[in-house]
Amino acid sequence: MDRVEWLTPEQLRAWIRFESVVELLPAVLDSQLHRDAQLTHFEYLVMAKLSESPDHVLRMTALAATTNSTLPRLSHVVSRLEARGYVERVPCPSDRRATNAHLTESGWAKVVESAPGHLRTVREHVIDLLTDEQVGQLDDIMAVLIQKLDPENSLRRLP
Amino acid sequence: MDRVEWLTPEQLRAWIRFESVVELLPAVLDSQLHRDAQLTHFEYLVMAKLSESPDHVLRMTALAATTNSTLPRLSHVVSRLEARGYVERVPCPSDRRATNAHLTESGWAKVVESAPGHLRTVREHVIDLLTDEQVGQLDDIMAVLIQKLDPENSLRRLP
DNA sequence: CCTAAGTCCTTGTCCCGACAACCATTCTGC
DNA sequence: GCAGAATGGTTGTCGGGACAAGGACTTAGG
Repeated sequence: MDRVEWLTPEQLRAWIRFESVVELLPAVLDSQLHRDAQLTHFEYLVMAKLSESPDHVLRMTALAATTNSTLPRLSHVVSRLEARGYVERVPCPSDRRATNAHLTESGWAKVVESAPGHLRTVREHVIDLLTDEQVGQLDDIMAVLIQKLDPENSLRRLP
Repeated sequence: MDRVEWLTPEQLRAWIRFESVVELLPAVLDSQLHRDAQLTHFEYLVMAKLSESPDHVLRMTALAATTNSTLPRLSHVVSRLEARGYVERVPCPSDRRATNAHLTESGWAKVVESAPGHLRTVREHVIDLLTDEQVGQLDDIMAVLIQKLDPENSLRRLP
C-alpha cells in the first residue's frame, strides 16, 4: 500500500463528525417512521418516489435507481409492501421482461398520512438547525460527493 | 398530526442530496474495508478506537460510546474480533461487572496494515474533493447536527 | 447488613440487506 | 433468423444489527 498523507486536525475533526452523523442519522429517521407508521425508511422512500411519479407507477429498475438501491433489495421490499396492500406489481406491456410497481390507493393514503411526521423529523434534525447559507453549503458539498459516489447520475428527479 | 411547513426547493434539493450521500457513503467504506482487509467498517472502527487509546484498552461501555454504538452490538462484534485473535476480553480489576477490551498485537498489526487503505478511501470520496473552506463548513454543519443527534455525547438509546 | 435498585455486559431471536444463482425476455452480429 | 450476449427481475442463503430478556456485580437506603 502506497503512503497516504494523513489528515490535518481540521480535516480529521470534520471527518469524525461527518462519520458520526452518517452513522446516527439513519437510525433516527428509521425509528421515527417505524414508530409512527410501521415503515422502514427505505419502504417509505420507495412509496414516496412512487407517489411523486406520474400515475404512481415506476419500473423496478427506475425505482431502484431513484432510491439508490439494488434490484434484489427493491424486489424484496416491494414484495413486503405488496403483502401489506400498499403496492402492486403490474407486468409491463411494452417489455415483457419488465415489471411496473404501482402504488395502490391504500399506499397513497399511507404516504399522505406519514409524510408530515417524516418531514417534521427531517426539519427537526437537519434543516431547521441550519441557516439558509448553511443549507446552500450543504447542498454544494453533497453535490460534489454524489458526483463521486454516483458518477452516472442514476438519480434523476433532482429539482 | 399538526401541519408542517414544506421545504423550499433549495432545502429539498439539499436534503435529497444529503440523504443520498448518507445512504451511499457507508456502502463504499464498508466494501473497501471488506475487500482489502476482510473487516466491517464498524469492526475497523472498534479496533481503530482501541488503537488510539492508552495501552490499547477500553471498557466496553466507553468503547460503545466512542463508536456511537450500543452495548449488544459491540458485544457481538468483540466476540467476532476475539475469535479472529484481534481483541481479547480482560475482566476489569476495579469493577468486576465490567469488561475491558484489549487490542492484541495481531489486532494492532491489522489496524496498521489496513489504515492507509481506509484513509485513502476517505480522502478519495470526501476530503480531497472539497476545498479547505468547504471542509470547514462541513465541520460546522456536522457539529450542529451532532449536537441534536447526541446531545451530551453520552448517548445510548433509552427505552 | 441486607434488600432493592441501578449498572455493566452477554445471549437469543427476529428481520433486513448483500450477494450469488437463476429464469425469462430482448438485443446484437453474422 | 439464430446463437450468444445483455437486460430485467426473482429467489435463497447467509451475516450483521435491533431489541428484549437475563445474569453478574455494585451501590444506596433504612
